Amino acid sequence: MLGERNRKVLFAVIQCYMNAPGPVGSRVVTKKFSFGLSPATIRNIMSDLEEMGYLRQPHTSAGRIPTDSGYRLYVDTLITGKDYVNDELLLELYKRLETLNKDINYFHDRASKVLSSLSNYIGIIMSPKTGMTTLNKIELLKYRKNQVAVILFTDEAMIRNKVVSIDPEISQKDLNRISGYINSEFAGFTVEEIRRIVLNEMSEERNICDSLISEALKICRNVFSSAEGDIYVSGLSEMLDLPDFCDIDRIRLLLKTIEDKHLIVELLDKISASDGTQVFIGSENPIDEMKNFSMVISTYNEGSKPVGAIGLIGPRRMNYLKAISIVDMTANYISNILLDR
Amino acid sequence: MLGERNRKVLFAVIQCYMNAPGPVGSRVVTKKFSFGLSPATIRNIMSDLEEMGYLRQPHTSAGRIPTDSGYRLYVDTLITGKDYVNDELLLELYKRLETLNKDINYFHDRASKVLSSLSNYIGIIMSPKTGMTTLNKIELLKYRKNQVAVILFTDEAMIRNKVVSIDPEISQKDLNRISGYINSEFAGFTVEEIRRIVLNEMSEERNICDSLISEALKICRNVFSSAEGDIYVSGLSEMLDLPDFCDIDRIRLLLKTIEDKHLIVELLDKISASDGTQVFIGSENPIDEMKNFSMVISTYNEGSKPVGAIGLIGPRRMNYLKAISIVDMTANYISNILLDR
DNA sequence: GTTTAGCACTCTCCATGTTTGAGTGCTAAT
DNA sequence: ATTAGCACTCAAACATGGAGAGTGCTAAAC
Repeated sequence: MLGERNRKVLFAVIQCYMNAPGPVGSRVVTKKFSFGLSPATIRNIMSDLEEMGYLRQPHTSAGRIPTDSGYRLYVDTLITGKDYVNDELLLELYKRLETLNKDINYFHDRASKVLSSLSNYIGIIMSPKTGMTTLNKIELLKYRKNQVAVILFTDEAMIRNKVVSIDPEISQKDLNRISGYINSEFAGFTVEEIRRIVLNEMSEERNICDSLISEALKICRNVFSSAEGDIYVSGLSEMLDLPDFCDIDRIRLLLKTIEDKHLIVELLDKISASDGTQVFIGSENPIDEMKNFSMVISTYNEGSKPVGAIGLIGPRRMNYLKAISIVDMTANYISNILLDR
Repeated sequence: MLGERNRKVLFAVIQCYMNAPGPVGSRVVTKKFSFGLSPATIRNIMSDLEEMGYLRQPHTSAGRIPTDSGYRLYVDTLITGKDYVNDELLLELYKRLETLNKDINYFHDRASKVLSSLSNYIGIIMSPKTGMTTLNKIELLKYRKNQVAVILFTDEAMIRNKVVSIDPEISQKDLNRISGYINSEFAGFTVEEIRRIVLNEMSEERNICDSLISEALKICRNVFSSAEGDIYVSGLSEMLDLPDFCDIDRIRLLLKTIEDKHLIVELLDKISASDGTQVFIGSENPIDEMKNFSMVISTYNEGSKPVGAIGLIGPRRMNYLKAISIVDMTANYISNILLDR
């Protein structure tokens, strides 16, 4: 069991390490925090903390660095404590979030910038995976010869469009009938559900008597093919200013992972199922390539259904309090925007 | 005046430097190329080339490195020579470009990936600046209370949508009349032109007698506000594998510039006016932050009008022949796709 | 006159010592 | 239980010294 004093020392080490990378020694701790204890005593305590697995020494005769379990303890305390970060940050955050409201069209872009610029970490935001969104209405507009523009209105306050090529030309009038059919059959279902239904219908091959319906199904199959959620990333360059990134290979690995996208999309997607803000510290990170980083992730909702995810990626020694506050509040804010519309 | 032999030596140095960074010495040149000359003679020639400003020495007793003017000479020769790169590359390029055709919706994303993965440099592609595109048709669809989805069909085979809030609710029927009005008035104009016209009309304040038209103008002003062209970047991580990027500050600077976007958008935008493939070598680069890199840029057209730009960003010692070939062909390919549709 | 061999010289790079300073662990005193 | 003192350790910074690659120059060869 961890005594109150030991815990305070652990958190002190974490504080120091947050401000500057590199092992933190006993003297520094006594100077920055007034425990009323001498360095020697602190040393003993730190030695104990190391035995318990909360701290580690990169090498003999160096200071200590918090381990992932040390951070875990810290973060758990933070979360149950509910101490939010200072008011200035919150004010600044609100000021920036307000601009989100102005033009919902670019809100992904904006939101990721807000996340990153305020935290100096990498901000990511995942638009709803198309499969998860609910179809509100569909419109088919003839575009050019053999091409139809499909406008997808979703419940999630988003519009997607896609151009579909069709083989025999169809008149706008017929297109209207088709969209009418799709709307009456499928409105209210999620895209993923529609996809499954359509595939079933088609395999049973019985509806082909009505050529319009068969055409409608063809279009559906094309439009409702599962598409990956898109992610928006920003703040890479700010992040490189942190002293942690003196190592070039780390940058490389990080960039590759982020550019690859699908690993992150997968993760965020999994997260979307659950609720609330989650923190992955170093080795806890489900993505192998990210085991040198920490992530703070949350979901944003439409009503009560989570439809997208936002998050921050930072160094393991990131300012968790700040990061959690930012992510948490931004997620809530976005949820509110979506609700009010 | 530069003799034939000297020129050959210069190009030889460029070749060597392309394959591996670091000064190239006289011995290496004689070994890799059979000039039938001894290192000593090559040294003399290189010394002459240095005097002429085509080569430079990082320090005494090191080999030579091509200067920007050296590269300029080389590239100019390439371009007038029209020797394209080998057939394998072209085949590979065509194979990848084919997939562009399949789904025009994601073609930006795809095209930038093709550019970067084939060259190992950074691929960029700029979608047409909205202002430059020509309005083909507009559709207004009622979305929610007080919200209208505006679907913009452009001549450039692209569809854009935007959600606009309007104050007094308008029925779909009226929306149809409005879109009919806009279509009849403005189809065929570029977005920028429309914007200017609308601003004029509004300032004259005389049309407000017809409230529908005034409403139409309001929507126009909102929709046709000039929006920046979007750029898609890919290949950052591959680029980092090049030995040139041992220096962390270069990476930082490059990333910042790219993430900033607007400098690049501006440049590409200026380029769009002119035609053909352009090469910026090192210090020739109009963007200060990029004076350590080279760019190969071209435009793609809809018919004869340039509507977007693509390009490659690489180290100064990039393989210009390959880069120019890739950019050139990709631009042509895209132009053809847009034409055939 | 052009080309080349030979040689002295220069400069980077790498590996190897050396020093310095921060920090610990232990022991003995408080 | 805490602390002062001291010996010990290790990384990072700095210095030293070839080794190697490459040049420039000169004098000889073609």
